[in-house]
Amino acid sequence: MDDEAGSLPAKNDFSAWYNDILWRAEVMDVRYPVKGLYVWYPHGFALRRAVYQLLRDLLDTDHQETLFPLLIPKTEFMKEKEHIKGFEEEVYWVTHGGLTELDIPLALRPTSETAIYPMYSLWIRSHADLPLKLYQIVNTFRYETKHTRPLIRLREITSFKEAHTVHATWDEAEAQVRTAVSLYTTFYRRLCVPVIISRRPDWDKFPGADYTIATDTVMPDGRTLQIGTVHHLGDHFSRTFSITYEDANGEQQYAYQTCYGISERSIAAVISVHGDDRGLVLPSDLAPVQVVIVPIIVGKRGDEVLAHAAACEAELQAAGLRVRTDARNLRPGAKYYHWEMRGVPLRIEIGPRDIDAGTVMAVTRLGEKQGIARNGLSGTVRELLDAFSETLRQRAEERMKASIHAVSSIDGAKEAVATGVAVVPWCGEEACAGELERLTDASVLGTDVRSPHVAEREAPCIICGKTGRPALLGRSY
RNA sequence: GGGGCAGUAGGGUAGCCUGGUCCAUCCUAGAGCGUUUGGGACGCUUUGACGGCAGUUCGAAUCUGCCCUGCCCCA
Repeated sequence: MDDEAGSLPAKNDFSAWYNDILWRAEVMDVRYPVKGLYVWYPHGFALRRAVYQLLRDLLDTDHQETLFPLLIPKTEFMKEKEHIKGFEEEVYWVTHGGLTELDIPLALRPTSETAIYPMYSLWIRSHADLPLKLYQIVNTFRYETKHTRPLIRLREITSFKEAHTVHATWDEAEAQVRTAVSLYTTFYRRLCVPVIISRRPDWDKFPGADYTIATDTVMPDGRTLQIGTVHHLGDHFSRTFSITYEDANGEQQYAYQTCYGISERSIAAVISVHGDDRGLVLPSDLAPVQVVIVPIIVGKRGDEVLAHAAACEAELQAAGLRVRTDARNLRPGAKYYHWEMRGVPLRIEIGPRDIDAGTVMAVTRLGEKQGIARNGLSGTVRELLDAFSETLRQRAEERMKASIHAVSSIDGAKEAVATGVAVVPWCGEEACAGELERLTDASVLGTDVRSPHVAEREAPCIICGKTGRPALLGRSY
Protein backbone atom coordinates (compact mmCIF):
# COMPACT_ATOMS: atom_id res chain seq x y z
CA MET A 1 0.00 0.00 0.00
CA ASP A 2 3.00 2.27 -0.08
CA ASP A 3 3.41 4.93 -2.73
CA GLU A 4 5.78 3.82 -5.43
CA ALA A 5 8.03 6.16 -7.35
CA GLY A 6 6.31 8.79 -9.44
CA SER A 7 3.33 6.68 -10.38
CA LEU A 8 0.37 8.84 -9.42
CA PRO A 9 -1.39 9.69 -12.69
CA ALA A 10 -1.30 13.38 -13.59
CA LYS A 11 -4.17 15.39 -12.17
CA ASN A 12 -5.34 16.46 -15.62
CA ASP A 13 -6.42 12.84 -16.02
CA PHE A 14 -8.72 13.52 -13.10
CA SER A 15 -10.62 10.25 -12.94
CA ALA A 16 -7.45 8.13 -12.86
CA TRP A 17 -5.77 10.57 -10.49
CA TYR A 18 -8.71 10.46 -8.09
CA ASN A 19 -8.90 6.66 -8.04
CA ASP A 20 -5.20 6.36 -7.38
CA ILE A 21 -4.63 9.09 -4.84
CA LEU A 22 -7.23 7.65 -2.47
CA TRP A 23 -5.17 4.57 -1.75
CA ARG A 24 -1.70 5.97 -2.38
CA ALA A 25 -2.33 8.72 0.16
CA GLU A 26 -4.06 6.17 2.39
CA VAL A 27 -7.43 7.87 2.49
CA MET A 28 -9.74 5.03 1.40
CA ASP A 29 -9.20 1.39 0.51
CA VAL A 30 -11.59 0.58 -2.31
CA ARG A 31 -10.98 -3.17 -2.21
CA TYR A 32 -13.80 -4.02 0.17
CA PRO A 33 -15.72 -6.75 -1.65
CA VAL A 34 -19.11 -5.01 -1.81
CA LYS A 35 -19.94 -2.50 -4.52
CA GLY A 36 -20.20 1.05 -3.27
CA LEU A 37 -18.78 0.37 0.22
CA TYR A 38 -15.26 1.47 1.08
CA VAL A 39 -12.89 1.42 4.02
CA TRP A 40 -11.32 4.43 5.70
CA TYR A 41 -7.59 4.04 6.23
CA PRO A 42 -6.43 5.55 9.53
CA HIS A 43 -4.88 8.51 7.70
CA GLY A 44 -8.12 9.18 5.80
CA PHE A 45 -10.08 8.75 8.98
CA ALA A 46 -7.88 11.30 10.73
CA LEU A 47 -8.65 13.72 7.91
CA ARG A 48 -12.34 12.94 8.30
CA ARG A 49 -12.11 13.57 12.02
CA ALA A 50 -10.50 16.99 11.49
CA VAL A 51 -13.12 17.98 8.92
CA TYR A 52 -16.03 16.87 11.07
CA GLN A 53 -14.55 18.50 14.14
CA LEU A 54 -14.77 21.83 12.30
CA LEU A 55 -18.34 21.06 11.38
CA ARG A 56 -19.26 20.08 14.93
CA ASP A 57 -17.64 23.23 16.30
CA LEU A 58 -19.78 25.34 13.98
CA LEU A 59 -23.02 23.50 14.71
CA ASP A 60 -22.53 23.21 18.45
CA THR A 61 -22.94 26.95 18.90
CA ASP A 62 -26.71 26.56 18.59
CA HIS A 63 -27.52 22.96 17.73
CA GLN A 64 -27.42 19.85 19.87
CA GLU A 65 -26.00 16.57 18.70
CA THR A 66 -28.17 13.47 18.93
CA LEU A 67 -28.43 9.94 17.60
CA PHE A 68 -31.40 8.12 16.07
CA PRO A 69 -31.66 4.45 15.04
CA LEU A 70 -30.48 3.10 11.72
CA LEU A 71 -33.67 1.10 11.13
CA ILE A 72 -36.98 2.70 10.20
CA PRO A 73 -40.24 0.73 10.21
CA LYS A 74 -41.90 0.60 6.82
CA THR A 75 -45.08 2.00 8.33
CA GLU A 76 -43.34 5.27 9.23
CA PHE A 77 -41.21 5.34 6.14
CA MET A 78 -44.20 5.15 3.80
CA LYS A 79 -46.15 8.03 5.34
CA GLU A 80 -44.92 10.99 3.27
CA LYS A 81 -45.82 10.34 -0.37
CA GLU A 82 -43.40 12.63 -2.20
CA HIS A 83 -40.60 11.58 0.10
CA ILE A 84 -41.21 7.89 -0.66
CA LYS A 85 -41.30 8.53 -4.38
CA GLY A 86 -37.90 10.16 -4.12
CA PHE A 87 -36.28 7.23 -2.36
CA GLU A 88 -38.25 4.04 -2.94
CA GLU A 89 -35.96 2.71 -5.65
CA GLU A 90 -32.86 3.01 -3.54
CA VAL A 91 -33.88 1.76 -0.12
CA TYR A 92 -32.34 -1.35 1.42
CA TRP A 93 -34.88 -3.41 3.34
CA VAL A 94 -34.31 -5.65 6.30
CA THR A 95 -36.93 -8.36 5.92
CA HIS A 96 -35.77 -11.11 8.23
CA GLY A 97 -34.64 -11.56 11.80
CA GLY A 98 -32.66 -14.76 11.56
CA LEU A 99 -34.96 -17.15 9.72
CA THR A 100 -38.16 -15.37 10.73
CA GLU A 101 -39.75 -12.97 8.32
CA LEU A 102 -40.48 -9.64 10.00
CA ASP A 103 -44.11 -8.51 10.31
CA ILE A 104 -43.04 -5.00 9.43
CA PRO A 105 -39.97 -4.68 7.17
CA LEU A 106 -37.32 -2.24 8.35
CA ALA A 107 -35.62 0.25 6.06
CA LEU A 108 -31.95 1.14 6.41
CA ARG A 109 -32.21 4.91 6.60
CA PRO A 110 -31.46 6.63 3.27
CA THR A 111 -31.89 9.82 5.35
CA SER A 112 -33.52 10.17 8.71
CA GLU A 113 -36.64 12.34 8.40
CA THR A 114 -38.96 9.42 8.97
CA ALA A 115 -36.89 8.18 11.93
CA ILE A 116 -36.70 11.53 13.64
CA TYR A 117 -40.06 13.15 13.02
CA PRO A 118 -42.27 10.64 14.84
CA MET A 119 -40.17 11.43 17.91
CA TYR A 120 -40.39 15.16 17.26
CA SER A 121 -44.15 14.69 17.33
CA LEU A 122 -43.82 13.40 20.90
CA TRP A 123 -41.23 15.90 22.03
CA ILE A 124 -42.84 19.10 20.81
CA ARG A 125 -45.84 20.25 22.83
CA SER A 126 -45.70 24.00 23.05
CA HIS A 127 -44.19 27.09 21.44
CA ALA A 128 -41.74 27.06 24.36
CA ASP A 129 -40.18 23.91 22.87
CA LEU A 130 -39.34 25.82 19.69
CA PRO A 131 -37.13 26.29 17.89
CA LEU A 132 -35.64 22.80 18.11
CA LYS A 133 -32.30 22.31 16.40
CA LEU A 134 -30.69 18.88 16.44
CA TYR A 135 -28.16 17.14 14.29
CA GLN A 136 -26.54 13.75 13.99
CA ILE A 137 -23.56 12.34 12.12
CA VAL A 138 -24.41 8.86 10.91
CA ASN A 139 -24.13 6.37 8.11
CA THR A 140 -26.96 6.13 5.59
CA PHE A 141 -27.66 3.62 2.86
CA ARG A 142 -28.80 4.07 -0.70
CA TYR A 143 -28.92 1.37 -3.30
CA GLU A 144 -27.20 3.37 -6.02
CA THR A 145 -27.55 1.85 -9.46
CA LYS A 146 -25.27 4.24 -11.27
CA HIS A 147 -21.51 4.10 -11.17
CA THR A 148 -20.41 4.28 -7.52
CA ARG A 149 -17.32 6.26 -6.56
CA PRO A 150 -15.49 6.47 -3.24
CA LEU A 151 -16.55 9.51 -1.18
CA ILE A 152 -18.79 10.73 -4.02
CA ARG A 153 -21.45 8.16 -4.89
CA LEU A 154 -21.76 5.56 -2.19
CA ARG A 155 -24.13 2.84 -1.17
CA GLU A 156 -23.14 3.48 2.42
CA ILE A 157 -22.61 7.14 3.14
CA THR A 158 -20.50 6.83 6.25
CA SER A 159 -20.42 10.46 7.32
CA PHE A 160 -23.81 12.06 6.81
CA LYS A 161 -24.23 15.11 8.99
CA GLU A 162 -27.93 15.87 8.98
CA ALA A 163 -29.53 18.69 10.93
CA HIS A 164 -33.27 18.82 11.54
CA THR A 165 -34.90 21.96 12.90
CA VAL A 166 -38.45 22.83 13.91
CA HIS A 167 -39.95 26.32 14.01
CA ALA A 168 -43.22 28.03 14.80
CA THR A 169 -43.66 29.77 11.45
CA TRP A 170 -42.72 29.42 7.81
CA ASP A 171 -40.70 32.63 8.01
CA GLU A 172 -38.73 31.47 11.00
CA ALA A 173 -37.91 28.28 9.12
CA GLU A 174 -36.80 30.38 6.20
CA ALA A 175 -34.51 32.39 8.48
CA GLN A 176 -33.03 29.09 9.61
CA VAL A 177 -32.40 28.19 5.97
CA ARG A 178 -30.38 31.40 5.63
CA THR A 179 -28.50 30.63 8.82
CA ALA A 180 -27.69 27.15 7.61
CA VAL A 181 -26.46 28.42 4.26
CA SER A 182 -24.19 30.86 5.99
CA LEU A 183 -22.97 28.12 8.31
CA TYR A 184 -22.05 25.97 5.33
CA THR A 185 -20.34 28.89 3.67
CA THR A 186 -18.18 29.32 6.75
CA PHE A 187 -17.51 25.61 6.88
CA TYR A 188 -16.26 25.49 3.30
CA ARG A 189 -14.26 28.63 3.81
CA ARG A 190 -12.39 26.78 6.54
CA LEU A 191 -11.81 23.89 4.16
CA CYS A 192 -10.53 26.45 1.63
CA VAL A 193 -13.06 25.05 -0.83
CA PRO A 194 -14.89 27.67 -2.91
CA VAL A 195 -18.63 27.12 -3.37
CA ILE A 196 -21.48 28.45 -5.46
CA ILE A 197 -24.84 28.66 -3.77
CA SER A 198 -28.03 28.39 -5.74
CA ARG A 199 -31.65 27.43 -5.49
CA ARG A 200 -32.33 24.06 -7.11
CA PRO A 201 -35.03 23.94 -9.78
CA ASP A 202 -38.37 22.62 -8.50
CA TRP A 203 -37.95 19.25 -10.21
CA ASP A 204 -34.64 18.74 -8.47
CA LYS A 205 -35.54 19.69 -4.92
CA PHE A 206 -35.53 17.32 -1.96
CA PRO A 207 -38.54 15.00 -2.04
CA GLY A 208 -41.03 16.62 0.32
CA ALA A 209 -39.44 20.08 0.50
CA ASP A 210 -40.83 23.50 -0.35
CA TYR A 211 -37.47 24.37 -1.86
CA THR A 212 -33.82 23.40 -1.74
CA ILE A 213 -30.71 25.57 -1.57
CA ALA A 214 -27.57 23.79 -2.68
CA THR A 215 -23.87 24.43 -2.46
CA ASP A 216 -21.76 23.17 -5.35
CA THR A 217 -18.09 23.25 -6.06
CA VAL A 218 -16.31 22.71 -9.36
CA MET A 219 -14.03 19.70 -9.73
CA PRO A 220 -10.78 19.80 -11.72
CA ASP A 221 -12.46 18.21 -14.74
CA GLY A 222 -15.06 20.98 -14.79
CA ARG A 223 -17.93 18.90 -13.45
CA THR A 224 -19.78 20.21 -10.43
CA LEU A 225 -20.09 18.40 -7.14
CA GLN A 226 -23.01 19.03 -4.80
CA ILE A 227 -21.45 19.27 -1.36
CA GLY A 228 -24.26 20.56 0.79
CA THR A 229 -28.01 21.08 0.70
CA VAL A 230 -30.44 23.03 2.81
CA HIS A 231 -34.15 22.27 2.58
CA HIS A 232 -37.17 24.26 3.65
CA LEU A 233 -39.67 21.52 4.45
CA GLY A 234 -42.63 23.82 5.03
CA ASP A 235 -45.29 21.91 6.94
CA HIS A 236 -45.30 18.80 4.71
CA PHE A 237 -43.70 16.56 7.27
CA SER A 238 -45.30 18.16 10.30
CA ARG A 239 -48.74 17.43 8.83
CA THR A 240 -47.72 13.87 8.01
CA PHE A 241 -46.14 13.17 11.38
CA SER A 242 -48.42 15.40 13.48
CA ILE A 243 -45.73 17.73 14.73
CA THR A 244 -47.87 20.37 16.39
CA TYR A 245 -47.43 22.88 19.14
CA GLU A 246 -49.75 24.92 21.29
CA ASP A 247 -49.29 28.60 20.51
CA ALA A 248 -49.52 31.51 22.95
CA ASN A 249 -53.30 31.61 22.42
CA GLY A 250 -53.73 27.95 23.33
CA GLU A 251 -54.36 26.88 19.72
CA GLN A 252 -52.71 23.81 18.15
CA GLN A 253 -50.53 24.74 15.15
CA TYR A 254 -48.51 22.74 12.69
CA ALA A 255 -44.80 23.41 12.96
CA TYR A 256 -42.48 24.32 10.09
CA GLN A 257 -39.25 22.50 9.49
CA THR A 258 -35.90 22.58 7.79
CA CYS A 259 -33.22 20.01 7.31
CA TYR A 260 -29.73 20.31 5.91
CA GLY A 261 -26.93 17.91 5.21
CA ILE A 262 -23.27 17.51 4.44
CA SER A 263 -21.51 14.24 3.69
CA GLU A 264 -18.01 12.95 3.01
CA ARG A 265 -18.33 14.57 -0.38
CA SER A 266 -16.89 17.53 1.52
CA ILE A 267 -13.70 15.48 1.85
CA ALA A 268 -13.80 14.51 -1.83
CA ALA A 269 -13.92 18.25 -2.54
CA VAL A 270 -10.92 19.01 -0.32
CA ILE A 271 -8.90 16.27 -1.97
CA SER A 272 -9.89 17.19 -5.50
CA VAL A 273 -9.74 20.96 -5.27
CA HIS A 274 -6.32 21.19 -3.63
CA GLY A 275 -4.45 18.00 -4.61
CA ASP A 276 -1.73 17.95 -7.26
CA ASP A 277 0.45 15.56 -9.24
CA ARG A 278 2.37 14.68 -6.10
CA GLY A 279 -0.58 13.81 -3.95
CA LEU A 280 -2.79 15.41 -1.33
CA VAL A 281 -2.51 19.06 -0.45
CA LEU A 282 -4.32 19.74 2.80
CA PRO A 283 -5.15 23.02 4.53
CA SER A 284 -3.26 23.29 7.79
CA ASP A 285 -6.30 22.87 10.04
CA LEU A 286 -7.30 19.60 8.37
CA ALA A 287 -3.97 17.86 7.99
CA PRO A 288 -3.59 14.78 10.21
CA VAL A 289 0.12 15.63 10.28
CA GLN A 290 0.71 19.37 10.08
CA VAL A 291 4.49 19.32 10.30
CA VAL A 292 6.87 16.52 9.47
CA ILE A 293 10.44 16.73 10.67
CA VAL A 294 13.01 14.98 8.51
CA PRO A 295 16.37 14.60 10.23
CA ILE A 296 19.27 14.56 7.80
CA ILE A 297 21.46 11.94 9.39
CA VAL A 298 24.97 12.29 8.02
CA GLY A 299 27.90 10.22 9.20
CA LYS A 300 29.01 10.67 12.78
CA ARG A 301 26.61 13.46 13.71
CA GLY A 302 23.52 11.24 13.51
CA ASP A 303 22.73 11.24 17.22
CA GLU A 304 23.22 14.97 17.45
CA VAL A 305 20.78 15.54 14.56
CA LEU A 306 18.20 13.24 16.10
CA ALA A 307 18.46 15.06 19.41
CA HIS A 308 17.84 18.40 17.71
CA ALA A 309 14.90 16.94 15.81
CA ALA A 310 13.40 15.61 19.03
CA ALA A 311 13.76 19.00 20.70
CA CYS A 312 12.00 20.72 17.78
CA GLU A 313 9.24 18.12 17.82
CA ALA A 314 8.70 18.61 21.54
CA GLU A 315 8.51 22.37 21.13
CA LEU A 316 6.00 22.19 18.27
CA GLN A 317 3.91 19.61 20.08
CA ALA A 318 3.81 21.83 23.15
CA ALA A 319 2.47 24.57 20.90
CA GLY A 320 -0.46 22.32 20.01
CA LEU A 321 0.68 21.25 16.56
CA ARG A 322 0.39 17.77 15.06
CA VAL A 323 4.03 16.86 14.40
CA ARG A 324 5.81 13.73 13.28
CA THR A 325 9.51 13.03 13.12
CA ASP A 326 10.43 10.61 10.36
CA ALA A 327 13.58 8.84 11.54
CA ARG A 328 13.12 5.82 9.30
CA ASN A 329 16.13 4.29 7.62
CA LEU A 330 15.34 5.84 4.22
CA ARG A 331 16.87 8.45 1.98
CA PRO A 332 15.54 11.92 2.77
CA GLY A 333 14.08 12.20 -0.74
CA ALA A 334 11.97 9.09 -0.21
CA LYS A 335 10.54 10.64 2.95
CA TYR A 336 9.76 13.90 1.15
CA TYR A 337 7.75 12.05 -1.48
CA HIS A 338 6.05 9.96 1.17
CA TRP A 339 4.78 12.93 3.17
CA GLU A 340 3.97 15.04 0.13
CA MET A 341 1.65 12.25 -1.04
CA ARG A 342 -0.14 12.47 2.32
CA GLY A 343 -0.59 16.21 2.13
CA VAL A 344 1.56 17.40 5.02
CA PRO A 345 1.53 21.22 4.76
CA LEU A 346 5.00 21.87 6.15
CA ARG A 347 8.23 19.90 6.16
CA ILE A 348 11.14 20.80 8.40
CA GLU A 349 14.57 19.46 7.52
CA ILE A 350 17.25 19.45 10.17
CA GLY A 351 20.84 18.54 9.32
CA PRO A 352 24.33 19.28 10.62
CA ARG A 353 24.54 22.49 8.56
CA ASP A 354 21.34 23.78 10.17
CA ILE A 355 22.52 22.94 13.64
CA ASP A 356 25.72 24.88 13.06
CA ALA A 357 23.79 27.84 11.66
CA GLY A 358 21.06 27.84 14.32
CA THR A 359 18.35 27.35 11.68
CA VAL A 360 16.04 24.74 10.24
CA MET A 361 14.90 24.37 6.63
CA ALA A 362 11.15 24.82 6.14
CA VAL A 363 9.45 23.69 2.94
CA THR A 364 5.73 24.07 2.30
CA ARG A 365 3.69 21.51 0.40
CA LEU A 366 3.63 23.98 -2.49
CA GLY A 367 7.42 23.93 -2.62
CA GLU A 368 8.35 27.26 -1.03
CA LYS A 369 11.62 26.66 0.73
CA GLN A 370 13.30 28.89 3.30
CA GLY A 371 15.67 28.71 6.22
CA ILE A 372 14.08 29.86 9.47
CA ALA A 373 15.62 30.56 12.86
CA ARG A 374 15.62 27.77 15.40
CA ASN A 375 14.73 30.34 18.03
CA GLY A 376 11.01 31.06 18.10
CA LEU A 377 10.35 28.02 15.93
CA SER A 378 6.76 27.33 16.96
CA GLY A 379 5.66 30.91 16.33
CA THR A 380 7.20 30.98 12.87
CA VAL A 381 5.69 27.60 12.02
CA ARG A 382 2.23 28.80 13.02
CA GLU A 383 2.58 31.78 10.73
CA LEU A 384 3.74 29.60 7.87
CA LEU A 385 0.82 27.23 8.36
CA ASP A 386 -1.73 30.04 8.42
CA ALA A 387 -0.22 31.63 5.34
CA PHE A 388 -0.26 28.27 3.63
CA SER A 389 -4.00 27.82 4.13
CA GLU A 390 -4.64 31.33 2.90
CA THR A 391 -2.63 30.64 -0.24
CA LEU A 392 -4.65 27.49 -0.89
CA ARG A 393 -7.88 29.39 -0.38
CA GLN A 394 -6.94 32.10 -2.86
CA ARG A 395 -5.58 29.66 -5.39
CA ALA A 396 -8.81 27.65 -5.27
CA GLU A 397 -10.97 30.74 -5.52
CA GLU A 398 -9.11 31.89 -8.63
CA ARG A 399 -9.63 28.52 -10.26
CA MET A 400 -13.30 28.66 -9.42
CA LYS A 401 -13.57 32.10 -10.96
CA ALA A 402 -11.82 30.88 -14.10
CA SER A 403 -14.24 27.99 -14.47
CA ILE A 404 -17.42 30.11 -14.47
CA HIS A 405 -18.47 31.76 -17.73
CA ALA A 406 -21.48 33.95 -18.36
CA VAL A 407 -22.82 33.14 -21.82
CA SER A 408 -25.72 34.24 -24.01
CA SER A 409 -25.73 31.59 -26.73
CA ILE A 410 -26.14 27.82 -26.87
CA ASP A 411 -22.73 27.43 -28.47
CA GLY A 412 -21.22 29.54 -25.73
CA ALA A 413 -22.95 27.41 -23.11
CA LYS A 414 -21.70 24.19 -24.70
CA GLU A 415 -18.19 25.54 -24.67
CA ALA A 416 -18.45 26.69 -21.07
CA VAL A 417 -19.79 23.41 -19.68
CA ALA A 418 -16.98 21.50 -21.36
CA THR A 419 -14.57 22.94 -18.80
CA GLY A 420 -16.74 24.37 -16.06
CA VAL A 421 -20.02 26.08 -15.37
CA ALA A 422 -22.10 28.29 -17.63
CA VAL A 423 -24.25 31.11 -16.35
CA VAL A 424 -27.19 31.48 -18.71
CA PRO A 425 -30.27 33.69 -18.67
CA TRP A 426 -33.33 31.48 -18.16
CA CYS A 427 -37.02 32.36 -17.90
CA GLY A 428 -37.83 29.74 -15.25
CA GLU A 429 -40.00 27.51 -17.47
CA GLU A 430 -39.27 23.80 -17.15
CA ALA A 431 -39.73 23.32 -20.89
CA CYS A 432 -36.98 25.80 -21.66
CA ALA A 433 -34.69 24.13 -19.12
CA GLY A 434 -35.34 20.75 -20.71
CA GLU A 435 -34.50 22.12 -24.13
CA LEU A 436 -31.38 23.81 -22.79
CA GLU A 437 -30.24 20.61 -21.09
CA ARG A 438 -30.84 18.61 -24.27
CA LEU A 439 -28.92 21.07 -26.44
CA THR A 440 -25.93 21.39 -24.13
CA ASP A 441 -25.85 17.91 -22.57
CA ALA A 442 -25.68 19.54 -19.14
CA SER A 443 -28.05 20.20 -16.23
CA VAL A 444 -29.66 23.32 -14.89
CA LEU A 445 -28.25 23.40 -11.37
CA GLY A 446 -30.10 26.35 -9.97
CA THR A 447 -31.12 29.97 -9.86
CA ASP A 448 -30.83 32.80 -7.33
CA VAL A 449 -27.12 32.24 -7.63
CA ARG A 450 -24.97 33.51 -4.84
CA SER A 451 -21.36 33.80 -5.87
CA PRO A 452 -18.91 36.68 -6.15
CA HIS A 453 -18.32 35.50 -9.72
CA VAL A 454 -21.93 35.64 -10.91
CA ALA A 455 -23.78 38.90 -11.53
CA GLU A 456 -27.53 38.87 -10.84
CA ARG A 457 -29.14 40.69 -13.81
CA GLU A 458 -32.02 40.16 -16.17
CA ALA A 459 -31.53 39.14 -19.80
CA PRO A 460 -33.60 37.38 -22.50
CA CYS A 461 -34.02 33.65 -21.84
CA ILE A 462 -31.47 31.74 -23.88
CA ILE A 463 -34.25 29.50 -25.26
CA CYS A 464 -37.48 31.48 -25.58
CA GLY A 465 -36.30 35.09 -25.35
CA LYS A 466 -38.68 36.08 -22.56
CA THR A 467 -37.27 37.84 -19.53
CA GLY A 468 -34.80 35.60 -17.80
CA ARG A 469 -32.46 35.58 -14.84
CA PRO A 470 -29.09 33.91 -14.37
CA ALA A 471 -29.14 30.14 -13.99
CA LEU A 472 -26.23 27.79 -13.44
CA LEU A 473 -25.68 25.17 -16.07
CA GLY A 474 -23.15 22.40 -15.69
CA ARG A 475 -22.31 18.73 -15.90
CA SER A 476 -22.55 17.33 -12.43
CA TYR A 477 -21.38 14.28 -10.55
C1' G B 1 -31.21 1.26 -18.03
C1' G B 2 -28.09 -0.43 -22.63
C1' G B 3 -23.34 -1.86 -24.56
C1' G B 4 -18.06 -2.98 -24.35
C1' C B 5 -13.46 -4.43 -21.89
C1' A B 6 -11.17 -6.57 -17.80
C1' G B 7 -9.96 -9.51 -12.95
C1' U B 8 -2.86 -13.46 -12.27
C1' A B 9 1.38 -12.11 -5.05
C1' G B 10 0.10 -5.70 -1.27
C1' G B 11 0.42 -2.68 -6.33
C1' G B 12 1.62 -3.03 -11.86
C1' U B 13 2.24 -6.71 -15.85
C1' A B 14 3.38 -11.34 -19.38
C1' G B 15 1.22 -16.00 -20.25
C1' C B 16 -4.88 -17.34 -22.35
C1' C B 17 -6.31 -17.34 -29.01
C1' U B 18 -3.58 -22.94 -29.85
C1' G B 19 -5.22 -26.89 -22.23
C1' G B 20 0.37 -30.27 -20.23
C1' U B 21 6.80 -27.29 -21.47
C1' C B 22 5.01 -22.91 -15.58
C1' C B 23 6.97 -25.34 -7.72
C1' A B 24 5.92 -19.37 -14.04
C1' U B 25 8.72 -14.49 -15.08
C1' C B 26 9.88 -9.29 -14.51
C1' C B 27 9.23 -4.33 -12.06
C1' U B 28 7.54 -2.83 -7.38
C1' A B 29 6.20 -3.88 -2.40
C1' G B 30 6.67 -6.83 2.57
C1' A B 31 10.24 -9.47 6.20
C1' G B 32 15.58 -10.20 7.93
C1' C B 33 20.91 -8.76 8.04
C1' G B 34 24.68 -5.27 6.71
C1' U B 35 26.38 -0.75 4.53
C1' U B 36 24.09 4.07 3.67
C1' U B 37 21.14 9.20 4.29
C1' G B 38 20.71 17.64 2.15
C1' G B 39 14.99 15.01 -3.42
C1' G B 40 12.64 8.37 -4.76
C1' A B 41 20.03 4.12 -1.88
C1' C B 42 22.72 -0.58 -2.51
C1' G B 43 24.06 -5.88 -1.60
C1' C B 44 22.66 -10.71 0.13
C1' U B 45 18.68 -13.92 2.04
C1' U B 46 13.46 -14.57 2.02
C1' U B 47 7.77 -14.19 1.75
C1' G B 48 3.89 -14.02 -1.58
C1' A B 49 -1.06 -14.91 -6.76
C1' C B 50 -4.07 -17.31 -11.20
C1' G B 51 -11.86 -13.26 -8.38
C1' G B 52 -15.94 -17.09 -6.76
C1' C B 53 -19.00 -21.37 -7.84
C1' A B 54 -20.17 -25.13 -11.19
C1' G B 55 -19.03 -27.72 -15.79
C1' U B 56 -15.88 -29.99 -19.93
C1' U B 57 -11.18 -32.92 -19.53
C1' C B 58 -6.59 -37.92 -17.85
C1' G B 59 -5.13 -32.73 -16.94
C1' A B 60 -7.79 -25.75 -16.51
C1' A B 61 -4.65 -19.31 -15.18
C1' U B 62 -5.99 -20.91 -20.30
C1' C B 63 -12.29 -23.67 -22.79
C1' U B 64 -17.97 -23.12 -21.30
C1' G B 65 -21.95 -21.16 -18.02
C1' C B 66 -23.57 -18.32 -13.99
C1' C B 67 -22.22 -14.91 -10.13
C1' C B 68 -19.22 -11.08 -7.86
C1' U B 69 -16.00 -6.91 -8.51
C1' G B 70 -13.72 -3.00 -11.35
C1' C B 71 -13.06 0.37 -15.58
C1' C B 72 -14.84 2.83 -20.15
C1' C B 73 -18.73 4.49 -23.54
C1' C B 74 -23.98 5.57 -24.57
C1' A B 75 -29.10 6.91 -22.49
